[in-house]
Amino acid sequence: MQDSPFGPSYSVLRPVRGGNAFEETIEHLLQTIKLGIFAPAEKLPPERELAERLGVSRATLRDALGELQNAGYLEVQRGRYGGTYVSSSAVQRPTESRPLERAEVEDVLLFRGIIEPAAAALSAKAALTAAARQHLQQCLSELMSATPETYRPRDARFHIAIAELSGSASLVGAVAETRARLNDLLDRIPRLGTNLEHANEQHVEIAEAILKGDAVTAERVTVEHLEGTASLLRGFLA
Amino acid sequence: MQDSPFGPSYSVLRPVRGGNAFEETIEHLLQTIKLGIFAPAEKLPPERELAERLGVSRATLRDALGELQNAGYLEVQRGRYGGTYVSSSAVQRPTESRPLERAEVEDVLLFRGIIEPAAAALSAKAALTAAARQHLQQCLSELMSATPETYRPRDARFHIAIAELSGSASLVGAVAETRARLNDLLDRIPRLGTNLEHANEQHVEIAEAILKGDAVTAERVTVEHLEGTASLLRGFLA
DNA sequence: TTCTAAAGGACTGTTTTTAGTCCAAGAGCT
DNA sequence: AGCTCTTGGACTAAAAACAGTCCTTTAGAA
Repeated sequence: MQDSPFGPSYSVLRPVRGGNAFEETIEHLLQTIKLGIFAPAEKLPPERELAERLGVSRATLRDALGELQNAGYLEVQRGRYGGTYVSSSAVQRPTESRPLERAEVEDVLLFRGIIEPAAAALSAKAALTAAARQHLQQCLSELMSATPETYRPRDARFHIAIAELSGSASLVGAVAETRARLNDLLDRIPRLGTNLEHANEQHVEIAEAILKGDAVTAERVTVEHLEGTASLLRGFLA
Repeated sequence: MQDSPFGPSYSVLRPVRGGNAFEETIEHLLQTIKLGIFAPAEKLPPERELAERLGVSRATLRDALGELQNAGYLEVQRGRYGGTYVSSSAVQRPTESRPLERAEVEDVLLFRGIIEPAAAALSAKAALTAAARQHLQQCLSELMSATPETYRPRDARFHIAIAELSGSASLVGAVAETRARLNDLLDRIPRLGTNLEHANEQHVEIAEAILKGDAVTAERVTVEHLEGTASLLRGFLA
């Protein structure tokens, strides 16, 4: 049954799950690392807790952790006060090089172009607590001092932080997931000397607008900001 | 580890999967029925194909189908040209009555308020094929002739159709999923005599704007349209 | 030094899920 | 009437995933 472009079953009869639990767990953990949710040298929660959070058994989680460990992403220390740590060295991309697919690229960029500006506008409108403001500023300052190597995860973390300020769990989930897909795409193109200065000017502008409660500016600058990545990726489609 | 509102692991260390394959499959099928993807008396794809589509084994799928069958949602006919059919009778809600949770309600409404207007605007901007236009109009006319009983699934189908016109798979997925969550919420409140006339006027307006390519109007009317459901639900929070 | 508690490591038996194979029904064609 | 093909129905053996239990390591407290 080939998909007719419209009508019943189009795109709603998709797979119920993304693969087996083992693979999904690896994928998920790898994403949290690449998104900078767990920064290098940072400690992961204990296995028992992490397994519960991720909704898989400890055995399955351990299989996944083991795989990530001997792939160099994680380091493990036994004993009390031990734990699983993100490798401070690795996280270089393994030069995966499937070609970019136009449809996938456009889909990610389009969806991102909807949710991220909306998240920025919402955060600006939200009543922010002191803790929230501080969290945003911390992510921003970490991002400002990033090197080209550490830029991408910190950038992701900053944008996810914005979504968190909006207070919508769905939005955070959507932004994080979309960002992970975007990272996958970026991993497939050669690293260019991105214009970090310009991007960071925009980051500052966005953060300020949000903190001031200026939703219109926050949204507008975010849209402009996304253009950079968009045209970068589109450049590799031709 | 209680979730600190910000910082690492907030909302990204969520469960990798929603439950076991059996439950997920039931849930998924039930959604496609409630969303009107498969209308009453319509035939589902053969088990072998459906299983592949959903990414589960045929045994698991059959367990789920069996459950739905003796819950009265499906009817089965054996033999050639047989198949599994959506019950034309049932689909009345089992009066599930957990109380509404404010956070869940606000989250769904907010997220919906982002993606559905965006979908409408995008569709209006898209270059629509003749088949696409026809599909939209068909969904609209089915919706216009709906009775209060058949209104909700046709309404869902219409809104999903709009997302389909936008050409973005992610957006279709997001709209369908959000709509399913919304239906769950609506199932928990008593049915009121919704103002179908007013809603349908808006539906017509939206469809016309999309077909004319008037993105601004499509987006604006969609926003207004969503207000109806939003205030209906919010009314049951107090 | 010894003890303790928190962490990773390892094993076992059970349940779930799967792929694969064959059976049974039954509508339409010759 | 008989054939045929598509579909649901049923069974089996293997693999995946699970919950539960116990072992090992090790920093810090006593």
